Amino acid sequence: MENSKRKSDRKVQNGQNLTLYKMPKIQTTIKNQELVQKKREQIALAAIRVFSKKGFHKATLRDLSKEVGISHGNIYDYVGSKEDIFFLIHQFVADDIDSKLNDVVRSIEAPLEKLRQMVRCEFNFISQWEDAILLLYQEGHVLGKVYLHNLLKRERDHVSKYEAVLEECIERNVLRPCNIRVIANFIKVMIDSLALKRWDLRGHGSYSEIEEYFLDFMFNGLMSRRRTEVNVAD
Amino acid sequence: MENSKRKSDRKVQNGQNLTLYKMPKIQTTIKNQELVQKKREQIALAAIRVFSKKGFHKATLRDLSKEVGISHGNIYDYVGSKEDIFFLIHQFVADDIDSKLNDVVRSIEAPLEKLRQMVRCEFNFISQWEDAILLLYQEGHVLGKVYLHNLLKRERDHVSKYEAVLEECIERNVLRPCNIRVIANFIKVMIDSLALKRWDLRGHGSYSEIEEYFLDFMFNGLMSRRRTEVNVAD
Amino acid sequence: MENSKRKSDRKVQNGQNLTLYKMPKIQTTIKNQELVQKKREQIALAAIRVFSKKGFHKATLRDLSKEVGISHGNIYDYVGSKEDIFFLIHQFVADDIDSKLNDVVRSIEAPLEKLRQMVRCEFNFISQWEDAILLLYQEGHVLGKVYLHNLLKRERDHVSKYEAVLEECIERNVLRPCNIRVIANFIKVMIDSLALKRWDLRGHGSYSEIEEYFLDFMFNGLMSRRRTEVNVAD
Amino acid sequence: MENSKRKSDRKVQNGQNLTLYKMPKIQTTIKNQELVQKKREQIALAAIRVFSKKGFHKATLRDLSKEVGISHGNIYDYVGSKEDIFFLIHQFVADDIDSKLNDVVRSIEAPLEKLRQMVRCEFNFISQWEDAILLLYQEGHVLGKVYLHNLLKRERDHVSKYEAVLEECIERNVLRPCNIRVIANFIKVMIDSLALKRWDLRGHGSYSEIEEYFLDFMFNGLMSRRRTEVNVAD
DNA sequence: GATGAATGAGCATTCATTCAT
DNA sequence: AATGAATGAATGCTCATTCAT
Repeated sequence: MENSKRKSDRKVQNGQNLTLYKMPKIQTTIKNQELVQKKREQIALAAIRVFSKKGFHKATLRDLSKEVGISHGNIYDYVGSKEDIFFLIHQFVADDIDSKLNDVVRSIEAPLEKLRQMVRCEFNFISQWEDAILLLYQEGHVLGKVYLHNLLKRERDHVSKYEAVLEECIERNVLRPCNIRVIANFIKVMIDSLALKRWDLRGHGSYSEIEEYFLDFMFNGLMSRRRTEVNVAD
Repeated sequence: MENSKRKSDRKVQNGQNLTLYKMPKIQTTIKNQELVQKKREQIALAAIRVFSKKGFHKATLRDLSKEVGISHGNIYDYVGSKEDIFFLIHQFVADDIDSKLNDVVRSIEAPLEKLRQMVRCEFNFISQWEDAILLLYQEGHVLGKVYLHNLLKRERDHVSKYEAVLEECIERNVLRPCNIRVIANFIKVMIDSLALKRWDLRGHGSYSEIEEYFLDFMFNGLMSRRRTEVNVAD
Repeated sequence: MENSKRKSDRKVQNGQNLTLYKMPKIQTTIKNQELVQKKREQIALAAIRVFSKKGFHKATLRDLSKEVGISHGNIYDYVGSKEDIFFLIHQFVADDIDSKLNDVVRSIEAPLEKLRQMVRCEFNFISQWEDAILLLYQEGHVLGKVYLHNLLKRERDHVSKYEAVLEECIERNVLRPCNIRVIANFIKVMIDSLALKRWDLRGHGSYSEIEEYFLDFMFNGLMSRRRTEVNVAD
Repeated sequence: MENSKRKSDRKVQNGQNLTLYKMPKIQTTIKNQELVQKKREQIALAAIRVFSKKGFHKATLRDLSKEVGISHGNIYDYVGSKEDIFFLIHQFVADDIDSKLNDVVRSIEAPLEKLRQMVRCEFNFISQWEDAILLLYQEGHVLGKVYLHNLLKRERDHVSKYEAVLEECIERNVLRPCNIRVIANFIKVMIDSLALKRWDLRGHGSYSEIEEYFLDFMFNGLMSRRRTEVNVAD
């Protein structure tokens, strides 16, 4: 398809290649790059637990170092600041979902099915990382200018993946026209509601049930079909 | 209406009477209750500005007292702690939206229209208080156990207003059956997305346009009608 | 004397007016300016003691606050940083000697006597503030760019007072010509040697004796007169 | 000369033999003594650069190891502590000037000329090591008791070399009597002023010019000869 | 009631030093 | 001998909170 060179496609095709995001380099004094990779992952995972439990500000580096199992001094060999650690979490989560969504996007042709599988993929993702997702929503503002900009940019790219597939669906007439950007944001926030509202949803549906409710709601809305055809007002 | 004694109704009917929530009493050394009321409102409004700009933790009592225009010592005559001030914001916002939603609920009979007007009411509300809404989402976790419990309870009650009207709609067959609790949460989070996602939506639709997109999406979903009747898969 | 409007004179005549130095303003959160003045003096005096004893870096704010008798938090209401405290010492000492030297310069006409009295004045000053003088010499480099520049500028002005009087002496033919700047620095460093070398001089002359040795050495050098007239080499 | 067994003489005669100073032995885990010697010299020279630039406390072992070109772990194979490194600098500088001054003392008979050449020698020395000299003056206090004692002792011995030659001069009547200890300290501090005051002298005379000014000032003082004979007051 | 000076617990960060490899 | 990862004591600074005036 010759018109497939839309802007968003380029990102999709390079999905794995995260250097596209010109990610801010986090300081390290450690020379062994593999070790850096490995320890940073440990730090990020521990940080998700600790920050989720106590909040970014109330959690101390000592809490964190205890959770990671290394000294706090050593943590500073892998990151430059507490803020960096938060950004580490973001990178970790964003890289993961990026890669997973890109796999879906690449492997499925039919746009409606692609959309559906993207949603499934993301529900599945969130069910595993809800603490981290919630954390990023709630405490994202602790990030300084540069990191925040990067976070917002990646979130933008993330939503734009939905925009791209919505556009395809509409072009092919399988979905009716809409304000793509607004709808994509609606979709994203509803998916995220799994994390944002879990305290109110817990016990009212399994992840996969909620996923089905969502897909149904997204595609069909609330309206009874018959009445819809006749009159929206009651 | 004999079955109107549903749990949520009681609250609706007493909407204004917030003492039902057994609101934690905030400390004050001041006798004059009117003065307390007045100053607390000033403090809450200033706090929304200051906390929104710098974040709860980075904003200092000095920042706040400067914004309010009174000494920080004096602030402690009206509240017991910084946390109290955050809770003040919550009360202020929650009381306002409660009262407004209750007005809508009481004044409209037709359930579908009621739902529609509730959404309009809330969009309108959020457009005025988006800083505060965002703040409550992002920093709600700074609240201690008691306050947080109160906040979640009121949010629960808030969502339950949607649940009540959804139930009515379904009973009357104007909307098709669904998992009410889950759908109500979807609705709520999409409304809140106005605040949560404003950074990505700004410039892509006025508040009222987004409101219309939302109502349409909510009632009708994304699906083209024809194809919908035939086959959901593409 | 109409040509008395030399650059250095202007400073002499405004000696007391320290705003000429565009002194960097040190942060304070305290509104009562008199209190600021008073506490800063207490802090500076205590800091001289504490820094002299343990060195600037080894002395902690806790040590200092104990010596001042106020909490370390309170110290930070009067200064912005530990470095500021060092600068406070410099200001305190420099203001004092400035004012004293200016009094001498103003009150004495005969240039040779003026020079002599300046030296006496400064010896007397150093005998009282030798700890501080030594501190400023040894740890001046802890000051950042702005403060260090100010310190060096004031030291320059200080030395230039000697240059001015040397110039007068030479003009009036009471001293023989010399490289004024270099000689002024020699004079200054020898005076300061009272502080710099006290560990080696202690017990080998009272302050006033050393003062006399210095004046004699300064004016007459080491040479025996007779031989001088004949031949400098031996 | 039978009375040549003065205390200072013994040192002069053994000038090279520094073990006389009972130098504190610096720890090393390295067996090869030549290697120790060589690496310590590299470390000392790098340390002069690094400490001069950033100050002893602000300079880190990492900075230093980068400058030396070996790992900081390895530095600790040659010294026991950061303080040791400072002492290494002192040893390096003190050994050098000791040896050079001793050469002069030994090679010249005429006391006045000896004094003159000592001064020249030291000016020359300082012009090469001014960073180190300044460092030793400013940060000498970082040394602990034992090292500091050693430093002061060697400085004492250094000054005493001047005392010895002054004494000779006076005995031979080529200089007039004076308080030898005080005058020797004056001489030493003026020589050192080349380092201490270089920021103010730079651009106002070459090293050798300043050397001449100094010799002239030292021997002849400031006074015009004629007036001197008649009356010191103007 | 209001002010603002004072308190002190709390925390991120640094860096000399150690030691396994 | 050399490397560099790891340790943890130490400290400047912040800021919510108190309280004398």
